[in-house]
Formats: sequence, structure tokens, C-alpha cells
Amino acid sequence: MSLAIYNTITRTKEEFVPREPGVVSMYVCGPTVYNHIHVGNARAFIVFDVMRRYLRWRGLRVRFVQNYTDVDDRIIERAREENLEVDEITRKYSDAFEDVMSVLGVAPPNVLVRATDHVPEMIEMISTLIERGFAYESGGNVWFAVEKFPEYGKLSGRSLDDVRAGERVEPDPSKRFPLDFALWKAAKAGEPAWESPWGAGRPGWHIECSAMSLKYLGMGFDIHGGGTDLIFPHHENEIAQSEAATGESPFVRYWIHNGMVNIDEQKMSKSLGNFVLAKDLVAEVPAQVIRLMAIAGHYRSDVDFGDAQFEDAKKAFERFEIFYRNAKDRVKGGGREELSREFLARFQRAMDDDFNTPQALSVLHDLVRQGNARMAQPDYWEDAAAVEDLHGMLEEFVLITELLGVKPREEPAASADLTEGLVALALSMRESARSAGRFDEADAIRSSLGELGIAIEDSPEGPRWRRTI
RNA sequence: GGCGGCGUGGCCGAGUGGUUAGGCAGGGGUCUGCAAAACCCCGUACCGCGGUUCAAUUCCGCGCGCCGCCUCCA
Repeated sequence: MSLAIYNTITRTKEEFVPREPGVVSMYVCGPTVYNHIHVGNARAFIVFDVMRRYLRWRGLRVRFVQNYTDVDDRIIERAREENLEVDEITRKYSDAFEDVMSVLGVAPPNVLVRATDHVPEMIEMISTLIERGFAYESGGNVWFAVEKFPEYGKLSGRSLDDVRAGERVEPDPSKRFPLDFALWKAAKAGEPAWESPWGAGRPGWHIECSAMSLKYLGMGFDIHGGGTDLIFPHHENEIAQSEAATGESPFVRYWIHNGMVNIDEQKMSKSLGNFVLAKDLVAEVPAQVIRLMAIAGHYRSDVDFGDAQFEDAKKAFERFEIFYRNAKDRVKGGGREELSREFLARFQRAMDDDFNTPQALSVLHDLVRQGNARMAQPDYWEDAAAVEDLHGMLEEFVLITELLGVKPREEPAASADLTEGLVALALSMRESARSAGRFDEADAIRSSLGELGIAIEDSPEGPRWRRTI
């Protein structure tokens, strides 16, 4: 069985064959740290986190590199607005980024690098490009000469003429050709700057990802990821720089691009102002709900972030939690010789097909339904096969939800914390009332708990409780 | 204008040349003091028009509509 990945550059699904057997080298474009990230940004990181978890489970070692863009016009602007130094801004927002990622269950990369720590590498790469005739200096700026790289456009599928037809911006007068892009920008007064052979300045945006990915992963690494909005010009430019500088091809074996998060069918973006900050959403619902929304559609498709989708994700997670807690109660003491792996096999089939998470989730839902059906048997406890089935399903459930990062919370664990104790007390009072037939009193307790966000479910094993979402 | 993608039942959302997606909502049952949860049953959907084919939602063409990129952007 092999894993197929859709490669943007060939526009087809290809069998995934890593450069080095058993090892995956992966680079994902990280945030520009000038602001808090929004849900659309978060989706990208969630999606690549799921891929990374899955690849590891498939037995591959994954070396995962991600960057912070910490030098950029917007950062400088933001520093002025907040009246802080540039490095204070980037520190503030990279810390915030790490906090949100941690809450969302997105594991930190193996290598997390800052552009400003790699200026010498970028200068070196730019020098090479000039030597090789792919770049030129002009008025303190250095431009990449797009016309010198014949394959320019091969990722985004457009020709130079195509791009020129859609020009919307006045070209900088120091460019020889309108589509040439900046490798190095001459410093303006008061801006952060580094010394270079072309005078004081700072690197252009695209060069950082080339310099850093090549440094840590080397030419021809396996996976380069990012949003579809990075295909052009960012990734196109990365290819041009990297292949021109090294004289080798390909720069990257598999290009993976995730779809956007939309609001009312429009792309969530800072400029449109229709965004929801990830940190705000994380304060409102469990991370698993956000992850479910992110993967409810295929990663290459846009997902709409609307009330309906939000409710669906909440309901789905609630269903998973209820199943998980109920099932744990029903397999206590039960032993299980071996895992049937029926659902895991189906899960793998879905994920092997270009990380088809919607299909994978349907497997999970099917597992839950069948597990619930076992538990609903009146003779459940007398039916050893049912108990054993459930046990196996529960193990598969845990594994799958861990791989997707949507495993239920463990909250009402058998610990002696205050909430636990108080709820137990309330429940025992309610039970006494019930057995004495004082249902008004019992219901009053239940509804009071409900107002506090505690839902009660009676079962043959006694009452259970959970927090509502 | 150029390039790319999409249009599936009330909603979300997979997928396939002839065979069940899955979830939510809705209807009917079962269980329960009630409720909740859960289980069972119920919807023959695939933008329009042509074409290819024994057969198309699935392939091809045209049309309509929507979205993204072409400027910073996950």
C-alpha cells in the first residue's frame, strides 16, 4: 500500500517516495510575526500537523522545519503603531503563535528558525545569483531577473506574458523587467538594516525560505507546504532562486498547498477584516473542535467557517466524547488479545489517498455508531463478544483520534478534584430524590447543573456527567 | 483580461463509468419516571445543454454561476 500525495507542480496525485527511504524532509512556510494569527492561518498549521502525525504513524521519520518571517514592511509598520521596537514586536507575536499552536495541539517543528538569524546565508545566496547572472544590483536593491530563468512559472502554470497581462502595480523604476522581484531591499532611514555588498539593507521575503530550507533540508527535499495563496508569487520565486543558485532541479519534490478558510464564501483575510483570531476561538471552544473544522473538508478545498460548520464540528466532537466516556465505562476489566484493525485499515486507506480527512472522519463516525450499537444491546454484559468488540473499537478510536488530534478530553477522570466531588454530591442527592419518587427535586438538580454547563445522562450503570461545549 | 479550481439531497461534505459515503437538521419507532444519550427505519442528490458509451453525477465540449491567484497573505 502506498501513500499518494497531490503535487501542485504536476497537478496530479503521485505516489509518495521520499528522497531518502524512511525519512521525510518537510518545510512549511510559517507566519509573519506582526500580528496574531487568525483561523485561516491556523488551519494551515493544523493540516500540516495532521500530515506529519500520519507520516510518523506510517513509520516514517519526519524532519520538519518552519520559519518565522521576522523582517518585513508590516512588522516595521506595526512596531510604529504599537510604539515598540521591531524585535519586541516579533518576540511578542512569535510567543503568541507558539501559545496558540500549543493549545491547538500542533507540535513544534524540529527546527524553528528566524529569518533575521540567517541574513548571512541569504547574502551568500544572493551573491551567487548575481555571479551566475540571475540577479542584478540597482540603486542598492538587488533584483532577481525573471527572464533569465526559463522555467519561471512552472509551479503556478503561467507564462511571463500571462502574469504581465494582470499587472496591477506600478513596477519599481530600478527594475529592468516588471516582474523581477526583490532579493535585497535598500534600507530606508530608521528601518532595520544589515550590511551587505550592496550597502545597508534587508532581505526580500522570498529569499528567506529558500536560504533556510536549503540550509536545513538541502536541495531536493521532500515536501514544501503552504496555503494556495502562496503558490504565486512566493513559491514560484523560491523555485527560481533555489534552482538558479544551485543549478540543480528540483528544489522540492512535492508541493502541497492547503485551501483557504472562507467566511460567507469569501477568503478570511486581514485586509478584508473578516477574520476570527485563533486565540479568541481557542478561548471559546476546545481545540479539537477547531481541528475538526479544519479537517472536515479536504485540505486542498476551501472550508467555510460559518455557524453551521461550527455547530457541526461541536456536535461531532460531543459525539466523540460521549462515545469515548461511555465506552471506557463499558470495557472496564475487559481484556483484548488483538486489535481487529478493521477501522484502522479503512482509516489508512482514506489517509493514504492524499490525506482524505473527510473520508477518515466518516470511518470514525462509523466506528462510533457501531460501538454505540454494541453498547445499546440489552444483553451487552452477557455477550462476551460484544464487550471484546467494543474494547477493540475503543482502542482503534483512541489511535485514530490521536492521529487527527481530536481525542476527547479526559476531564471527569477519577480524580478527587473539587468539581468532581461536588458533582458527585449533587448526583447522589438527585439519585435519592429519584428513588423516593421526588422527580421535581431531581429535575431541579439536573437543570441547575445544566445551567452550570454540566449535562447529566442516566444509564444502567448509573448517572454520568460531562461538560457541554 | 490571464491562470487555476469548484458547482452533489434542507445544510455541511466524500466519492464513483453500472454497486452504502459520513455528519447535521427533519419524520417514524425502541429504551427511559421524565430528560439526555443511544440504537433501528425513512430522503434514489449530483448546475444547464449537447456528445462519447450498452450505461454518465462520474469522460469530452459549450453555456451559466461561484471562488482563488495575478499586490501583502496560510
